[in-house]
Amino acid sequence: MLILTKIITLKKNSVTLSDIARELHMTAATVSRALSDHPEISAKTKSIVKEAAQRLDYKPNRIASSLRSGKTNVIGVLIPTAENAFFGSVIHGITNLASKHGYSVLIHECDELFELEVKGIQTFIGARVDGIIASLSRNTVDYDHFLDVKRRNIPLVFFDRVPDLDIPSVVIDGFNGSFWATQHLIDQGYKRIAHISGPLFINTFNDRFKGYEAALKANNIPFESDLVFNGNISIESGMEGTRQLLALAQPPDAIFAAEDFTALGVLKQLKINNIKAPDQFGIFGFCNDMFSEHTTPSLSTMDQQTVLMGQEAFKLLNQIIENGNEKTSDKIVVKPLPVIRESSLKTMQ
Amino acid sequence: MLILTKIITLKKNSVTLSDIARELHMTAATVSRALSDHPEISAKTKSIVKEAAQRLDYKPNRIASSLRSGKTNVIGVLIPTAENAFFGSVIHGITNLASKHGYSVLIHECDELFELEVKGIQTFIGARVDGIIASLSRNTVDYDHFLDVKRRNIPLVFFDRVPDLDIPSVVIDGFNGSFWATQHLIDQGYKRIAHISGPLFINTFNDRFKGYEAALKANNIPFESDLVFNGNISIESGMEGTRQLLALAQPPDAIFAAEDFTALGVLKQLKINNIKAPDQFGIFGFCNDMFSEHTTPSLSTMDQQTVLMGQEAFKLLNQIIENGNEKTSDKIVVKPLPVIRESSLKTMQ
DNA sequence: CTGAAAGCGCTTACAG
DNA sequence: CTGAAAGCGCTTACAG
Repeated sequence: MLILTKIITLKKNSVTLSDIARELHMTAATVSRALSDHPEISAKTKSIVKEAAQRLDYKPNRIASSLRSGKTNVIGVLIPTAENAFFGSVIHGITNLASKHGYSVLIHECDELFELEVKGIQTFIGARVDGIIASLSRNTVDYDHFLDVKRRNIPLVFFDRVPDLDIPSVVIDGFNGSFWATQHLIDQGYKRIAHISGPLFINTFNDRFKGYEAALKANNIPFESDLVFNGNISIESGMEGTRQLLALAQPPDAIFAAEDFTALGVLKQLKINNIKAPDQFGIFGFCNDMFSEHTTPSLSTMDQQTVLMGQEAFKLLNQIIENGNEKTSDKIVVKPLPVIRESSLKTMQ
Repeated sequence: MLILTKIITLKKNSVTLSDIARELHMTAATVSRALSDHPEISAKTKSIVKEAAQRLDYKPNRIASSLRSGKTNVIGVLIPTAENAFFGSVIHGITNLASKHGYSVLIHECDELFELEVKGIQTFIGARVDGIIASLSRNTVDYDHFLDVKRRNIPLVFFDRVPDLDIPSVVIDGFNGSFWATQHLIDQGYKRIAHISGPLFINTFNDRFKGYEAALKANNIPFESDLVFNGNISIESGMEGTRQLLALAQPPDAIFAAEDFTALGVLKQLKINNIKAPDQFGIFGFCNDMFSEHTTPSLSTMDQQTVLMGQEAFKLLNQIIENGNEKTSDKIVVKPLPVIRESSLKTMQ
């Protein structure tokens, strides 16, 4: 009998409420209430219990309390990839705030693959997370898994790459940011401004294309479809686009690129062709990626305020968790900030 | 009574084993066994149960099974910051593999703050994670929280920034990598090679300093403490170090920098001083950061194989989780890969 | 102010 | 092959 007790004692590697209760000759209920500062427990009992909890190195089992309370204090964050400064930075914004509000963050990376995105959502549902923050994978066009989340009344917020659904989200103002960038190139005196886009079925890149188009229109510059190259978010497509645009009968003298890797590709191709930026050719990017500050010439770009974006996404989610009745129309638009560096400053040369 | 039932039905937003059991007039035990393909359940029952589970959109409550089984299938990953390509990339390596092995990843970022590091560990303990992968914050010198983890028999693996404890870990071979880089600069014909270090109390940067020192010795070049500047992992310290080194009576003609931001600072300062790299001055970094490929001249550096590092860390943890009896001596050393670019190729000019 | 009891949703040893 | 029962570690409505 003694041996049996010992084995049991050895087997469980953590102290429970009942262990404390037994030690103090009270019930687990009282211990529980004392530790959570229940108003009806006497100050004396509280101090005795807290002392014992500390002495026995008690750490509450959140799994058990989650099961009982129905709240896990965990949120799920679904991202296309962690190998990317953008998402890392958003994660930073989310986790910091989440942690302050008592939430832990379960992360799921889907490698830009639809199947892993679905798997991530299922994992989150299984883990009974209190809410989900997600950004779509590159190829996602089927939203059933997200509708499943809604059906289960799990609060859900999208950021950056958002689906065409009535679900709260945080996005960057790509339209106005791109309008601003294009206008800036015009103001600098560049005459023919081209655009290398990202995949246009993704909302973010479509917005940027539209902003470019609108800026031309606002300046009475005719839009020429020849001046738009459809890229795929890569250095290579920036280079390829530049080659094709330079081969036009009337080549451009500036390019607004949908994001910074593309802009970097433009820069590299111009060097190969011995065209000097910014005096002969203007470049403007979008994202303010890690490297953009350190190229030669340094890249003018729009900062996406990624940390702010993460924070806003969490705030929105938290609000929905707390108030329950979300307004599906909630759409937070983060303003991108222009970062003017060398690549677009013709007048400075 | 009917109304009450309805309210209850509405209130719980997910289907349980008992719901399925009631529907099929069997017990939850049978349903549980059928769904987990227990050998003693008849094929017929299994198919009936599985059909019903699918029809009712049943998703097992992992919280409940965790409480019962004592296994959460969650691992905790503690990182100094997510706003950094290095850790993002390691996370990528960890989560991918973890997901394949049925684990979810709880992430905790401590912003390089000791208190948040402790808080993260406590959160992980509370969440009863099956294991922890961690990298130390910049200022951590007190390891009580990790000893607490060991005391509770929670499998623990460190990566990159590891404490001076007998705990399994995955580290980069900074010594040999730095030896290699220094030797390369010597081979390129640079005569006086300086070093701008990171904080030397952190194991990783200390190793790199030692590798530099050893390479000099192996080539019968006397070590001069004047040629070592103590930096703090930043562009600014790269610039400041370069200024001070150039001001020496006998300035160096090459710098091996402890990491790429520092190397970038070197590059920037050389440009200011109108010293041409690589023909007049060699630069070698460490990390292969995002931007290193895109500077002018591009930076020679050591690739840390970050994804591999994350994968190895998970593999090691998983092995400890499965086999229980870890050998505390387990220390996996990842070989860094030289990435020779322009900044160190004197002979090419 | 504290206790006894029920229950969150699973899993599994014990019966039959 | 399936059921009845106990229990994982909490929390809380109900008593007293």
